[in-house]
Amino acid sequence: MDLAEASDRLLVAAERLYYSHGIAAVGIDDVRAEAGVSMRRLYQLYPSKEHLVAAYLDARDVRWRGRVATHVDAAGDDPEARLLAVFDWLGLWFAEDDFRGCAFINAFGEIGGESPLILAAVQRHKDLFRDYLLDLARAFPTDSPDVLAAGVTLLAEGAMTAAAIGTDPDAAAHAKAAAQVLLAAAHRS
Amino acid sequence: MDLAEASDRLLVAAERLYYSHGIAAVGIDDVRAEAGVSMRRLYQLYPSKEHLVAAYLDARDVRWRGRVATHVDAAGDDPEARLLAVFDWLGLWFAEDDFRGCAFINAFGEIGGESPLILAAVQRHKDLFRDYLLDLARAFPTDSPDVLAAGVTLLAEGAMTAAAIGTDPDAAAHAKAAAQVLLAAAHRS
DNA sequence: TAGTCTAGAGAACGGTCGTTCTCGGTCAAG
DNA sequence: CTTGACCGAGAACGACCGTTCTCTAGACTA
Repeated sequence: MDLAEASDRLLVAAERLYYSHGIAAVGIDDVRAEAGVSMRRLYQLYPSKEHLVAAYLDARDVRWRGRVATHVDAAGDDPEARLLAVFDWLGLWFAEDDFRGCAFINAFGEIGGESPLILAAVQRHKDLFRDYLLDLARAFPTDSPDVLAAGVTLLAEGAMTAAAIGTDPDAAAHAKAAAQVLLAAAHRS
Repeated sequence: MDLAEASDRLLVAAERLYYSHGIAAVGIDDVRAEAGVSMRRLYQLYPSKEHLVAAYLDARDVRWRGRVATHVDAAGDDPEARLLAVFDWLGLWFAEDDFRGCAFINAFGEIGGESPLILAAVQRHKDLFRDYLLDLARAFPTDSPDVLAAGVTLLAEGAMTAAAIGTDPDAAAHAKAAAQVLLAAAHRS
């Protein structure tokens, strides 16, 4: 097994274990065992657990945003339909068996600002997501895409936490309905 | 020192330490030392760390909702002003030096569903907060206070996580602006 | 005053975990 | 064939932490 394959297997195992059980609850050896990689290789690739976690978050960020974008693209070209498709996708995501909330919000809750490496990965992800929503908002006929994007972003974030904690089973639908109101109000008259 | 005072001091220390450093990062002995309480007393009052954490969350829930309600009441009787006052208070909270996000979202991220006791405390808090917003929405002249409350709740939750992670320095203002749009759209014509 | 109960201080225990070290084997170069 | 570099497997180490136990001193009671 070469370095690239070992790295892939580690990240796959890390994502499965860290996401479903939390970062602190999963030991380095659990990830190593599930990946079938030796300790030597692991520490060669990632010199500490912190590095492994940051790499897991970066990998998940790419996959997660890719899934959103795929669903949005399938919604066609209409800017309103594309923005609302984000919330439809959130609904599908929330309904998945292994849904356990936003991995990045969870990671922040666990590590907080104690690790600059992980905090940076979390912020990077959230920034990229917000930038993506801003792009979608810019395609919409409005005079203030920034304000629209800010509102839509907050609704999406709120839906993620509400769905994770389990206080609002229809969080995605509620967020979509509110987003529709924001879109209607922002529409250039 | 009697049991009541020991319990008070433990909860004060627990809130300060758990909120600012996270639950996993703070040992039982740290809380005990800061409270100036013996191990014996601590385990007499709270038979495990899990119980202590749940008690900390419950105590924080009461204080936190009390602070919101105080600020809302100071805004007067107008239903719209009262609902918007929630977001003004969020802005004040976010600006506090020791702000580190929503303690309950953080706790959920740390412990997830692994502890039914703590999960229940988190859900209780979120339910009570949403019920409070629903009460405020019911005072507003709208035909669908539930929908309005759901949207406002998601905006508030989203603002908390965005402010905590630090991706939106004006999260409270953005959430307030979006809430105003929802209020205007929900207003009975 | 003698006996008993209680509480505080903190040591001890058992387990976990991140990280490093050791050992034995394998393979390639000379 | 010999040597040496590398690697996987897993033991070992050191630190931490939740929980329990021990010891001692003081307070209350008969």
